[in-house]
Parts: sequence; C-alpha cells; structure tokens
Amino acid sequence: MDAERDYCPVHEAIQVLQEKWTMHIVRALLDGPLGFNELGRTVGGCNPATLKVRLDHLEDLGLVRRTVHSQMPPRTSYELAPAGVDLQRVIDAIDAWGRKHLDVVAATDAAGEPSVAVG
Amino acid sequence: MDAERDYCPVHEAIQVLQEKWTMHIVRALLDGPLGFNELGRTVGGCNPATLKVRLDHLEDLGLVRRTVHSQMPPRTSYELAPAGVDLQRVIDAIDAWGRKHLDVVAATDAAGEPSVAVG
DNA sequence: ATATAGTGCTATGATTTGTCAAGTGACATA
DNA sequence: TATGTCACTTGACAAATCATAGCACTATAT
Repeated sequence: MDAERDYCPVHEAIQVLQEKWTMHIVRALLDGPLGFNELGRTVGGCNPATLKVRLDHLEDLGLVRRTVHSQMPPRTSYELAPAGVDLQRVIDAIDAWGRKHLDVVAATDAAGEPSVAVG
Repeated sequence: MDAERDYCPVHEAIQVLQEKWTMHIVRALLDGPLGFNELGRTVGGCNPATLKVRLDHLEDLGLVRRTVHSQMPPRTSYELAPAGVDLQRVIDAIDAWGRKHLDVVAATDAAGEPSVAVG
C-alpha cells in the first residue's frame, strides 16, 4: 500500500508490460486486429486461459478493444486502442535492441556462424 | 523446441525483458552500480532468491557485470554491461508511454479526464 | 446426411515460477 | 555485548502458467 506514497508511471508501465505474454500480444496486434485463436496462434505458446486473462487486463487498462461480431458461431476480434498503438515506440526500441544484441546470426554475419546463445 | 525453426531476436528480447523484475532491475542499474541488497531495496519488493536468479541470468546474457570486491565481509557490485546500458532506449520509451497513458494525476490535472485506471 | 474442422472461450489438474522467513559467517557500529 | 549489515542460500509454500479436453454451434466437404 505504498503506491500512493510515491506513484511512478514508469514503474506502473513496467508492471503492466512485464506480465508474461503481454508484449507478445501487443506486438501481434500492432499488425492489425485478430480473433482469439488467431491471436493465440500468432503469439505462439500461450494457452487460452492465460491469453484471456491478459486480454481482459489489457482491455481494462484501455490498451485493447474487444468487439463481438457474433455470439453463435462465436466471432470476436481484438484490436489495439490508441493507448495500445502508442506502444509501437516501445516495441520498436526492443526490436532495435534485440537485433543489435541478441541476433547472433547478424553479429556473426561476416563469418556466417548460425548459432544462438540465448535461452 | 521450435526456437530453431524461425529465430526472431525481437521475440527473444521480449522473452528476456518480460521476466518478472528484470526491467525494474535494469532501470535501477541505469543510475549506476549497486550492491545486492542495495539493488533489492531500490527495486523494491523483489526477494533475494528471485533477485539472484535474475542477476545470474542477466549476467549470462552479458547485460550485467558482477564484481566481487571482498569475500569477507562480502561486498559485491552489479553494474550494466554495454548491452545493458543500451536498454536505456527501451526504458525511455516505456517511460514516455507510461507518463502519457498511465499517469492519471497528470491526465486528470490537464484535461480532467482520466484515460486509464491502473489496478 | 454425415464427417471434419473451425469459432471463442472455460474447466481440470499438473508443472513451473516466484515468494516468504529464516539462517550463514565475519565484521562494524552502538 | 547486542545488534545490524553484507551477499546470499535454503526449504517450504503459494501463485501463475501449463497442456489438454470439452462446450455449443456453424460452415464446408464428402
């Protein structure tokens, strides 16, 4: 209960973004709206229960918008709200960093050594 | 298992950064080297077991450097390696996003309309 | 008509991950 | 002498996430 004492938006932002799959979800949705299963497949490896929890949270935060097109057969689409779209900058920064420091292939491009050390 | 299939540095980067406390740790270390407990206090809320696991991982990845100054009494310092320092861009992006979308005080202050309610 | 595959989820129990409290041994401070 | 600090470690526990199966239903293929 020390959130009130010194509230820090950066800290909050990190709290949101560090939740497992959240950034993957955002990254997937940056390319356009997706259905639930479709999103699950794009993200890859996230089970539906967790995916739903994350999406609900992101919707609560106003980063994602959920639209039900038909109840039965079920058809829903998830898309980024403006606040979510603004995360493009963050993803871009991570993208740049990842390419520079984690892409061993590119780093060894001259030598052509296809190995990866990241677990 | 399918990491080999289509390796993506951005995906890897997200995997690293989404681990709980990792971004908080990086953010803390961006202000300069810290001792173990000191770092724990700065981060706030991270227990020593998890903190050590994270630091070991970050050290393995080459983002953090650990220096032992004396064994007994124990004195160690953790600081960012160049690859870790480069995360400043990412933290900055998150910072900007957080201030814009999560700072309810500022949002309410200016427009009188709280855009986001963070739990 | 029937079989198959797709939709958006939810329920289950197992596994992984993170947390809490306590303790280590030497020293510096009160 | 008593307490606190350093950097951790340990072991029991709780919480998060996992794979999997299933629901009610339709659309397409046979």
